[in-house]
Amino acid sequence: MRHKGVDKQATRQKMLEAASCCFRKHGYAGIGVDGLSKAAGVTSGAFYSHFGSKDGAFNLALAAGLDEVIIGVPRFQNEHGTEWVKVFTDYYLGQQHMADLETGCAMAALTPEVVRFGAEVHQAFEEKMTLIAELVAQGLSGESPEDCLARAWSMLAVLIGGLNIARAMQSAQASKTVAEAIKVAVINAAGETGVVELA
Amino acid sequence: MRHKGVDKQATRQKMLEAASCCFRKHGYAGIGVDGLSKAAGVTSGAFYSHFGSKDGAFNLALAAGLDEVIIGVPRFQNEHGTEWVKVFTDYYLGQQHMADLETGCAMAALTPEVVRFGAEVHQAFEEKMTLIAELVAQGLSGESPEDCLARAWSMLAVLIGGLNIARAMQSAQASKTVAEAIKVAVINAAGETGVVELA
DNA sequence: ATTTTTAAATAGTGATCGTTATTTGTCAAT
DNA sequence: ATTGACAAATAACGATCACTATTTAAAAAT
Repeated sequence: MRHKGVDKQATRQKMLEAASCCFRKHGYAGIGVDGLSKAAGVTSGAFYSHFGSKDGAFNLALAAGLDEVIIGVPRFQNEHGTEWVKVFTDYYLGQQHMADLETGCAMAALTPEVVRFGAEVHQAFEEKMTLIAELVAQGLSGESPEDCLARAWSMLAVLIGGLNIARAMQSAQASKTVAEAIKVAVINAAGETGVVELA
Repeated sequence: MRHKGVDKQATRQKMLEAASCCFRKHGYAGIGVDGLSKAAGVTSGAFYSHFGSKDGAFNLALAAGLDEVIIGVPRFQNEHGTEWVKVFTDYYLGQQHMADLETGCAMAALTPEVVRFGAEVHQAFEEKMTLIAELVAQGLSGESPEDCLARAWSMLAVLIGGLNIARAMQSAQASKTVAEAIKVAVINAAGETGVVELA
């Protein structure tokens, strides 16, 4: 039934956002189509009408999640100049983002899920992640473009790994210990540009 | 039926190894009790007789997986002296370990799963991971014990994050690009000790 | 030889899994 | 006013989910 005033696009957007949140929070296998639909306030009929399959929904949720990073990184760089690495890292390892698995960074939540998928998902991940690394590298000033790109990859790795470790800890103190160590490591990995005096 | 010559301990060990492999490969929600039992060559009756619940099996598999690291790190340190960081990193980001999700490092495969569990699993993870970081720190020579520990956490983070990113890539070339960048980052994170000329 | 113990198999529970087919109801065009 | 299109709901499919209760059979104790 086509409800009054509710158009297709809005429903689709609502469903995609729900899928993004649920896949990050529960993992691909940890949530079912019924759960994803319910979270969006629709039924499985609408789900399959829009996404075709559970895999299809994951593909879109992954792409949307990585696009958030692709949009977000340049924003940090533009708004904070050479200090952007420190600002970004403080946000990334901050208490708020650490506690927010649902809407937090898709790289941290979904990369381990991508590992278990097939070639198509790996391909989509590779393309988006490569772009992200290049965007990060553009915000660094190393000896060479290759050097900047290598630093970018290590920054991303320590951010993603660090966030997951910190999130898996039990005590807030242990999480903080890890987070603070990671913050220093990110600054060091970034190299000269973006380096700011450690408090 | 108590089969001839097969004792309880051997069956239990077989089941635990199967659970370890399956949880790493498929994730907690990606494999069922029947699948875990089948992988061990037993039925679900034996599974519940030994583990009580799926959660119980995960707890044991997680502990066993992290114990492998607790045993492995000192071995690398003893066998390779000050070069241990480079040797360990080459192994960790090597093609063989990268392709071996099933029996590869439990930290990389299970940390993202732990995030979704409750306090008890978080607590067990925190204790084992803290010990691992301390063991790693003992193999480093920094300005202070606190500095060594911080370096250890960043080493673990970049290793875990880097391995997951590399594993999620599609092309072997992209995986290698990431892996090589991570290797350099680990050496740098380790600090003076363990540093070896980059080839 | 008989009994006790128990590891493991078997059989079953209702619930949920991903997916397809059909129906419903509302909008736009006639 | 009637029809056609179609977004979304509903209903149903066999398969698998985590788990429990019961049975089977072999080893250990008597």
